[in-house]
Amino acid sequence: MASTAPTKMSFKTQMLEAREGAIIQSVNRLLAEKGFEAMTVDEVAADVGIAKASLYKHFPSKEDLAAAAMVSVMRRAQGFLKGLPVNASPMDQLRAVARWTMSLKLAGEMPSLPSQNSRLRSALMANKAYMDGLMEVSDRLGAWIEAAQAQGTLNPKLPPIAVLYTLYARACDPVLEFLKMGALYRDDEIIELVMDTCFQGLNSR
Amino acid sequence: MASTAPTKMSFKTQMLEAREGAIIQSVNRLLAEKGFEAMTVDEVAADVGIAKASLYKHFPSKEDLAAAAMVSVMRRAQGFLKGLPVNASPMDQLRAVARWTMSLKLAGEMPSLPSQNSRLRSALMANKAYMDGLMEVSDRLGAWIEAAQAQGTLNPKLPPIAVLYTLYARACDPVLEFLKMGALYRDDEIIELVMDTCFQGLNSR
DNA sequence: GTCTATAATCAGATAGAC
DNA sequence: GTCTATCTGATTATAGAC
Repeated sequence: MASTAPTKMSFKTQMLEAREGAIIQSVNRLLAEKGFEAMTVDEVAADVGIAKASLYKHFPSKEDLAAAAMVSVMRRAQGFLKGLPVNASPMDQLRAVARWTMSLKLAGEMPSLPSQNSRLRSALMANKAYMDGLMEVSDRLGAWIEAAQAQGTLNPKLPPIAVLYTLYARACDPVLEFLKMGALYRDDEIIELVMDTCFQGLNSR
Repeated sequence: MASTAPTKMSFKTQMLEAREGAIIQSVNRLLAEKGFEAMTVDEVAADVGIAKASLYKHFPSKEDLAAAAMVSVMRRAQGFLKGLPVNASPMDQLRAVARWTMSLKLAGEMPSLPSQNSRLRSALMANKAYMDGLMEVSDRLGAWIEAAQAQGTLNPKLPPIAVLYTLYARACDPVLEFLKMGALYRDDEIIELVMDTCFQGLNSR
């Protein structure tokens, strides 16, 4: 029994997590597409292909549903940060993060953050997994920001917190979707354009 | 009669427009605070101090209500552009526009634009006054952008449309409210910080 | 045009059978 | 856990008196 029980448990758990993974993926996409308020639980259920009541067996509320998606993205970010080459310069790390964030948004996998007053905002503030992830990511980025400023590659006159927020803002930059709608540039070209405006600014050098 | 009728008309019209102005001001504020989806018509009515049914006598739907607020802001922008000193350099004009946009947002008077798929978005696309205003503003800014690039003050490698969108994006930049929430900087300091990141970029010079 | 009262609809959440 | 059917409340919009 000690040899079979773990297998049974694992299988059940796998099925459960696969289902929840599919749910989170749908929520992620819809959240990126329409935002929290405009997304309806009915849509999510239809997109996943299960009944609405079944959704509520997995997640007790719409806020928890969205929070789970946000936590999922936060974990992806943490994974991405850990996978970065350790020998790269702090500035290259920051640039890589900005690129990654924007490609996620262009791919429609970046849920739009509730910068405005929102029910989701309070839910996220109370979500330990999300806040812990946010803290770890901020710490990591903060260290790179200070290191890059010490090296003189990043403008030392900018407060690190302003740089951090500027990088976070790439996750909800409307310029990306505006340029995408124009259909004049490929996704990678759009990213390079916005990378330029972000790091080099609009002014000539 | 030819001397009194205009006065009577004008008075009536003034009262009507004053009332509608108050409505639009409330909508503007609530739209900036919570966004279109989260704002309810009941809130607007309560904020203005009139009955909800009266609102619907002025504006036939929630979309029209919000569109009127957007048109109002667009007119303010047009007025601001026209009031700019004609002898200033194109680059100074663009910088002045960015500053104005951000101060409006910090003052809570910039309704959050529906960059995402939204009912409001389609309503605005179908709104002639809004689209006309948007076109005129874009033309004016576009001319300055090209002139500044010709002078070499604005990076000539950036497509003008990317610069235009980057300036528009200052109207919904979450960095402003993030920094404001931190309460470490005054509004004018926040604006200068974001002006720096926008025009000079994050890199050192 | 403004009001009170109400209609009509939609969306978040739940009951209860299987 | 999943389903169908339903409840409940919130929200957009309107009727009709004044």
